[in-house]
Amino acid sequence: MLRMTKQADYGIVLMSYLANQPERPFSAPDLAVETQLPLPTVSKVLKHLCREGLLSSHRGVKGGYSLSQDPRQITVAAMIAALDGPIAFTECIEDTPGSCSQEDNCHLRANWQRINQSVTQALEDISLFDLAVSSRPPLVQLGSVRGALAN
Amino acid sequence: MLRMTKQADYGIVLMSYLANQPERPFSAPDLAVETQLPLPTVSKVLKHLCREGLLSSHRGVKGGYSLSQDPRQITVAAMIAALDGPIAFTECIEDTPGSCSQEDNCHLRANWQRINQSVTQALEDISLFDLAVSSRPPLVQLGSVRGALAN
DNA sequence: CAAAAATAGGACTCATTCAGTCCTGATTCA
DNA sequence: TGAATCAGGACTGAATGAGTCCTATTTTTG
Repeated sequence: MLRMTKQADYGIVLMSYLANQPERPFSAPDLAVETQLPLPTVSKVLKHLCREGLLSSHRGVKGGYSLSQDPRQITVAAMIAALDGPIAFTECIEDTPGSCSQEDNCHLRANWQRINQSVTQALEDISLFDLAVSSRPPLVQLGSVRGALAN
Repeated sequence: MLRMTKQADYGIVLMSYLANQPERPFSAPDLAVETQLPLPTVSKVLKHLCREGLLSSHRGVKGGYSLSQDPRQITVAAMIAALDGPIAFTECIEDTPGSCSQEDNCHLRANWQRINQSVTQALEDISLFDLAVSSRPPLVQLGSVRGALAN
């Protein structure tokens, strides 16, 4: 175990796709087709990412979603946090004070924060750009692709 | 989110306690009292840790549990893996081939493995000894405690 | 040898959370 | 004005986690 949710998984797949096609926005139906993921769920995830500020949306007939920042500045940690909430290995890291019966005599808390920090750091060290570059599928029309990527 | 289960949480609390009292084994009821955790759950977790080889058990009237290895050699990663299963951020890391509909054209898999490896490494870099040392509560009888810790 | 105390293993229930779908409204463009 | 799209939330069913309990088996002690 120790797994992130499918929402975060899907979200990163979608963001990676967008990072590889920066020239135009994509609608939810388009992205569902491209990623072979169910449309309602794709739609839900995109809306969520938009609300969290990682995507920009545009309504209307020619609307769709696009990245709101440079892929180099979006970390894996940020994407997971946007969809799954703050990265908190244990309850006591996230919850409001008083929720843990052992609060007064818990000497492990500082350690949890350390562990949490380690993991967060690991996830912050990887950007969407890193993911997208190596997930970019091999393409036939290399010429046009190179042109697109030059942006 | 991105949280380990309470089982793992409890397990680490229990292991930390044992690491600080290496001179003798403790029974499940004793540990439940000391850690202020519910006995049935404590018992379940201890059995689990024992089956996974992190604890040694001894049955009978004077029985109980004790660490089976030096705390320096037990990593946080190992304890979490023992109780929550292998650290696998996404399904596709853990599952049997064929379970992911996108297996053929998923270009993210290698990236997930990288991310997973980062996090695993972060958790392997912290030992039970590290946790126990800083979670050891301040004690009044410093003399006797020093003696016990000298083991 | 018998009783008590402890672990071993698993079955079981309940609550929570996740995954996924659907509906209604607001916005934009042709 | 109508079609396409996003926005937001309600809702259901499935999966999983948390926790309890019961019945062996083992070991020590009197």
